Parts: sequence; C-alpha cells; structure tokens
Amino acid sequence: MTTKRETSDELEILELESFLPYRLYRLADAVSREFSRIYKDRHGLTRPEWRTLAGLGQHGSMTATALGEQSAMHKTKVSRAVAELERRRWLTRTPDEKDRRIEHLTLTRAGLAAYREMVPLAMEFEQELLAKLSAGERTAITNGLLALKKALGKD
Amino acid sequence: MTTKRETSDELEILELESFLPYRLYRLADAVSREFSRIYKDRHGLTRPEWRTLAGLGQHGSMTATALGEQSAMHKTKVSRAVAELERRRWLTRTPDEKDRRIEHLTLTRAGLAAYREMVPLAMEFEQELLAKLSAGERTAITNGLLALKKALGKD
DNA sequence: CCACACTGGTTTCATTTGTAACCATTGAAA
DNA sequence: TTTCAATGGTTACAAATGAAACCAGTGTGG
Repeated sequence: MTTKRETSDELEILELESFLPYRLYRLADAVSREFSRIYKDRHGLTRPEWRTLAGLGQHGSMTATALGEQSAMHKTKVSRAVAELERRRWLTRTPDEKDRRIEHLTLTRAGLAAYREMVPLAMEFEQELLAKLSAGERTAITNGLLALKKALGKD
Repeated sequence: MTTKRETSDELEILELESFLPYRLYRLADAVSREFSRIYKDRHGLTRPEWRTLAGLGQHGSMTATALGEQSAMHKTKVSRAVAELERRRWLTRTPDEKDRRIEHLTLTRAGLAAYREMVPLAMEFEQELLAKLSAGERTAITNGLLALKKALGKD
C-alpha cells in the first residue's frame, strides 16, 4: 500500500495516492458528494437531514439517540436535523410515557412521501455505480469494506 | 447491496447499513478520524495542513493548484493550509519567474523534519490496520477501491 | 426523602468549510 | 495596443460542524 524509497533511516516518502486512509476518504467523499446532489437538488436536504429521513423511513420510529447510533452522527447533528425536519413538518415528536426525557420521532405523511420518493433514486444511484463494476469487483468492494470495518473494531 | 421489501410500488425500504455510499463514508470517516489523531496530537495539524505537508514532502515542490489536484482539496482549503504552514515556517513560497501568478511551495528544514517524523507514523498506522486483515481481504479492499474509483470516472 | 451522578437532548461558541466575489496576471484576439 | 476571457490565488461571508456547557428528567445510594 505504501512505498519505501529507502531502506535505512534516509528520507522515506509516503505515497499519498496509495495510502489507505487517503484513498478511502477521497473515494467516499467523491461518492457522497455525487449522491448528495440527489437529495440536495430535490429537496434541499443536508446530509444529516437525509440520514435522519432514511433512518426514520427504515425503522418507522426512533429516538434521537438511536438515530445517532444508527447513522453515526453526533448528537448535535441529529438534534439540528430533527429540528429542521420538524420545521418542514416531515416528522413529529411524541414524548415517551415512561421517560419524559425521550421523544419518539416519526415521519408524517409528508415525510413519508419524501422518503418514498427518495428511496428509488438512492437505489438507482447505487445500482448505476455498481453496474460499472464486474461481479468480482462488486464482491471485492463489499467484502473489503466489511473486513476493514471489522478490523477497525467499530462493529 | 440494497434490499427491496416489496416488488410492486408499495413502500420500498432502503437499508442504510448496506447502502454503498453510506458504508463507504462511515468507514472513511472512522479511519480518517482515527488517523487524524496522529497528526493532530503530534503537531496540532488539520487535515488540509497534513495533506499539504504530505504533498510537499512527497513531491518536493508544488504550486497550490497542483497541491489541490493531488490531494483533492478545494483551492480555499489549500490556500488556508499553506498560509498556516507558512506561518509556522514549515514552507516557503518562491514566485515563479515566468508567471508571476504562480508560487512554488517548498518545505523548509523544519517542515521537512516534521514530514520525516510523520511518515513512519503514518505507515505504521496503515500497517497496523492492514495487519488485521487476511491477505485476501487486503487485495479485496485494494482492488475494490480501485475499481470503484474507475467507475466513478474521477481518475 | 435528598443528594448526586447519569442520560436524552438542546444551545452556545469557536472552528472549519464552501460559495462566490475578488485581485492580479497572463495570453490570445481584435 | 487595447480588450477580454481565463487562470492562480486570496478574501469575505454564510452555512455546517464539534466541543463543551447546559437543562430537564431519572435512578441509585445514603
């Protein structure tokens, strides 16, 4: 992954292009940026807002903390995204009966409609991307990412 | 990569956890965050600053535009990172003789020293990460990322 | 019952980022 | 040569982010 130009303690050069953290980041950034156009153009959503929508659409009803865990967002991001979606009337908060600190978040009809509209677009985006890969490459990416995730211990 | 719950136009659910852009981003973010500790703890560098250092260390002397291209950074990021490294006296600007818009950036002795110190740490980080993978997984990641990059057309 | 640590969530503030406007310089066209 | 589009780079402003302080509300130990 990385090339040593010298063996001893002479100057060692790091080839950024093949440095894993960099490669990974650059690619993720490019893909994410590309994909973001879909929800940004369509509804002016930010990434945290899109993730919130996606999380709620997928799970039906979640607390803010659960959302943060599922989509790896800082609580402040969640808080702000939720506030914005609420402002749009895409979700509602229902206070928990037993624990009044907790709010259960649910998509409204409008929120659900937006979700239903986004899902096929998201899938299509992914399909188009994957379609450019061979079957072998697809499994390579899938397995590679999975393995790396495990290696990171952030399971 | 993605699961359809329904075949017809009923509600389709997007499984965020297996959605490629999300998986990619999450992983890159985690790795990058982890790695950033190295240059942040050690020298209080930001990511753009680190990349600038890495670029110059690798290539010896570059213009700001070249830096931006190599490390996929917006010109404003480059500009600010360069300004900061200059403030630290880690690099110097030399105006181009022929084209006075251009400045050639070069690491000073101090900058080079910092670079030399960082490189082994970076390599070690990568090695430790890769060491947790099997040989097959390593090639899977490498090839997968490469293929995806090509698919994106951002070569 | 009452401290007191903890948790869910929001807000405040400082930093980082992106967009667009900008300045200076260049190069080609009129 | 003057003009004008394009380029290298910086700056100004607005938006997104993260850290830490904060405000309930909970639940445990005395």
